[in-house]
Amino acid sequence: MRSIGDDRTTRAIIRDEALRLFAAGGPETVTLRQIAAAARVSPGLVVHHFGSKDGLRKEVDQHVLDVFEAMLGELTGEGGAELLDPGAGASSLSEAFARHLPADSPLPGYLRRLLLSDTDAARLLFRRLYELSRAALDGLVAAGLAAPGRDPAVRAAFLLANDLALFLLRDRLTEVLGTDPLSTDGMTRWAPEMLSVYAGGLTAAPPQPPGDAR
Amino acid sequence: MRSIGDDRTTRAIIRDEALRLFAAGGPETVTLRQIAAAARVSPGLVVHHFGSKDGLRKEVDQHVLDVFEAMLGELTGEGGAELLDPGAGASSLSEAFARHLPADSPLPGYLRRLLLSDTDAARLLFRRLYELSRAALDGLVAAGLAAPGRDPAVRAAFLLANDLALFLLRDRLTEVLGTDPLSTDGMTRWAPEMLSVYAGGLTAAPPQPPGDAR
DNA sequence: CAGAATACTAAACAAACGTTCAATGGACGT
DNA sequence: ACGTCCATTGAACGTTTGTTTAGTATTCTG
Repeated sequence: MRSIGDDRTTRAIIRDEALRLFAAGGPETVTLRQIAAAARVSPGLVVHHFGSKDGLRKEVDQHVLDVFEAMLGELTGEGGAELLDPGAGASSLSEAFARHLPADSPLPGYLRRLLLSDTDAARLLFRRLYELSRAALDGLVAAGLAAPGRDPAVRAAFLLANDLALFLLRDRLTEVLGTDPLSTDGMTRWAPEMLSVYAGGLTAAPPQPPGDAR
Repeated sequence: MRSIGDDRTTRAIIRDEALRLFAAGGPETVTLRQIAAAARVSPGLVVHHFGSKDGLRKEVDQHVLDVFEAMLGELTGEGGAELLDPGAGASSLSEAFARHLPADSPLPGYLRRLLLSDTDAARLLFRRLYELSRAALDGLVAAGLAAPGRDPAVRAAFLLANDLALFLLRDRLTEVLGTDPLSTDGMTRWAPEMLSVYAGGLTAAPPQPPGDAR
């Protein structure tokens, strides 16, 4: 897929194409020959660069985690514990993702598979997210924006799971809602509803627009 | 795996073993020979009974959906829209699941894979669940237990996604919490936290136990 | 510019895959 | 008892899989 102006090395092209195909169908369903064809190289070259298919998979895994970690660094660097903060700009992991990634990025799909796979990488990633969620909840509590609840560990897990659900069920939600909840449009529908429940529960009346004369 | 007292037909045994293996690793990673070995039959017999591996997969799919639908029928039959009702016995789909299925049932795992797969069965199942969620929300609104929110479609989707998150992330949550949230013990930790947020948002003080003198 | 290292391809490899097929054995109706 | 059906097996089939190998370009290095 190397077009004019594409200065990636062949190795990077193979990695990126593998990432794209893995995200779509999972590493098991994708063959080395498919990857080689997508990158317009011979199957042998893939092995030459990555040792084996599993070596390629591991490198793609690491690459995705690196990109993700870099994005996380940007977010927490921007302004402390604004993650999961209803008042701040990015009100959820999913929203931060949607903002920092192109709409057609294979990364969300890949992370979805990674997160649900029974691997150490998945366990590590989730634990990382969980600790982030706990820290965010602690921040909210300190700021008086939330109560720790009876079981803070469960509350943080609850918030994280809800956040990730958007991610995992993205395609299904897009079908029933008619809007991709991870797109800009979808976020403007999803976020207020989510924040409303988090702010006052299911029974709370929706906040009236300031100019409403009724 | 046919032991004494096992009156299942060989056909049913193969189906059940396939279900178990599919749930664990996905249909693509499981070979006909593995299924045959688990059921203690020859690979040829599997094809003889189900036509092909894909035929077996389809039959397992349908079987799982049938069992699931039967369980759903029991639930909605018990007492109207008690699903998602914070006051009723079963406060969520996940809890209902946990109550009606043995702890080591492969069905949750299989449904997880099915729900995330890009198939018509997945779309149909999710749409079914979504409409159930909408009906449940309508019931709550009619009973004065919830507000429809600004965008009822999104609110129902939000509640459903949160519910399913428990399902999809079960293993990961078990790791960080030390308790399987779909077990009886896990539910007693998870449900109160979830209901507390749904009742009054994140800021609400946890309901004090009646006899608390503080 | 020579030589060494690296990038890359085409062809072949053994293993494993889903599937087919002929043969066997027992169960059942007649 | 006989013939028919169905369950079941073991061995084979062709295909596809990941990988290896030998050989050819290309690029780097001194």
